[in-house]
Amino acid sequence: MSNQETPVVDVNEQITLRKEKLAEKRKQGVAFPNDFRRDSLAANIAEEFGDKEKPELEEIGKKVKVAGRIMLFRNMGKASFITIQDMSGRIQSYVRKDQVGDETYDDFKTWDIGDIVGIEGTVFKTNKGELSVKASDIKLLTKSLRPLPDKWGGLSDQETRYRQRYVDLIVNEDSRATFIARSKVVKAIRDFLEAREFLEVETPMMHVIPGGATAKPFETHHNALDMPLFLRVAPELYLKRLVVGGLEKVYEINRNFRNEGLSTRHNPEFTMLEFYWGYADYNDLMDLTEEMLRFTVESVLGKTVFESGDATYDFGKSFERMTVLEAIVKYLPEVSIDQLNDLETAKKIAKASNVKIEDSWGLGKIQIEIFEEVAEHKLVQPTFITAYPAEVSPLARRNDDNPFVTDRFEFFAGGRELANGFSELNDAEDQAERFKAQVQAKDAGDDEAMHYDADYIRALEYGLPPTAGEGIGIDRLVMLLTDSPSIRDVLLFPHMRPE
RNA sequence: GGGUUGCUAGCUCAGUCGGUAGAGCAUCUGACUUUUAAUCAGGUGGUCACAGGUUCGAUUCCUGUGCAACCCA
Repeated sequence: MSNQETPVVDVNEQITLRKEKLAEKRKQGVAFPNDFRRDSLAANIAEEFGDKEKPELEEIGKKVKVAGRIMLFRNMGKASFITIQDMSGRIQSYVRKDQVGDETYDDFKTWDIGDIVGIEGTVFKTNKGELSVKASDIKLLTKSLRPLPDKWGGLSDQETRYRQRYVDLIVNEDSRATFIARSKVVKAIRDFLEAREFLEVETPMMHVIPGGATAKPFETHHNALDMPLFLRVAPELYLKRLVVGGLEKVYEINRNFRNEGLSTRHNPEFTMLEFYWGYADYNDLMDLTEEMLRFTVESVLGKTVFESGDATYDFGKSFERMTVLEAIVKYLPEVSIDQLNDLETAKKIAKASNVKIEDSWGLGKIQIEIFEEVAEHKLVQPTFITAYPAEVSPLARRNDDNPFVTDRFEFFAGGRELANGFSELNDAEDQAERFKAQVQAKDAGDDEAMHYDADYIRALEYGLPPTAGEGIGIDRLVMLLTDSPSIRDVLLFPHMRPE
């Protein structure tokens, strides 16, 4: 249907004019040359020559080849100043008719802001002291057919920034900085884990049985096999199979897909770090997480104290640790842990806290709902919350002293859950029972409940060593570090409804 | 799912108590060989998101739809 419709081409006077200029260039020869090789980036020139004086630069006479997009164009008759932008930043170039020649200069005067050019010239400083390249030759490499946003007002329309990220990246330095920071976050985590002998692996994105998290999957279909497949909601069960196989320290940084609503904190596809660590428990995991996050913050921001949103964060000092029930009591001082451990009293507390209780909920689920309502959003400073009820932790190992809870934690910062980790359930028979309970919940109408994964049980029956595993939401971590209020600000191409 | 707000030139935004719209930047023409959001003079450019309704007349009022942002569940 839609592929038979002719795409609507929006044209205006400026685009038409630029297309005419391109048509003229086609007539003259190669319109999209690829024979210009640069030898310098704007930032490197600034770094090397920025603090040198004008006469000194004239003496050096450093010749460079730079390339980039024209961002500013100041024409003064027989001479012009243009500012070009490359991946490293901006640099000005001084283009004179008597330097580049009449023919080139007359052509150059018809070029537009947004065009991509290659410049050969000498590094110098203007009378006002701005580091520039005096062009001896200049070449149009790519004609831009669309005008850029206002050079001063920029592009501020959120929708256009998300839909046309390429334009956002051209004109908004903040946006470029956010995505560079994102890349550094992932690199820091890789460096950290690689240094500790974790092995990076890739496990299936398409699952026959969706598992590893309580979430609704996207469904697709394999034509040749004529069978349904599910985009993964988590890689967990495959990564643990690898630990069974003897890859005792593995991690994967990749996309998960959850068929749920969109918000400033949720995108249908999002990036998780998941890692599994044989012969370790959740306490080891918390220590490692604290170290890893401290290292990441330091690597990306160059410091451990930073501002984000309304708060100042200190990732340099040790993170607070408390149990789910301790956190509830902290923010709801009129209740006691004993009251929270009594089903009837807990129900009353839940109702008083605006939680709508469902019949199928047990005490553990009620406690978690109370926690999420009264405590979660108040956990601003980095905090580990521990002792999650087994009822809401189908894959976590029970605590030896209190089997009602599991050896599990979640990590919070900025009022948002950033990580979830636990000592893994490696008792195949217990795991089989919990899968059965999930299947019953699914049959009772809970479409987020897990399926029974017989192969995973088989793997556990071969023996999973005592293992700890964790997932960290990369997008939310980047949001925190880049002070981005919406997940869309840290996704290069966030999901949008079609225009 | 509910509510609020927004959608006007390529960009950022005014505006019309209902009589088909303006500014700055961009763009076009001209001047200008060290500018800095260059400057100076003169122009072009709009299905006012889309579809209905009310009206002599709707970009403006009303209803619906789409997309987006924010808040709530």
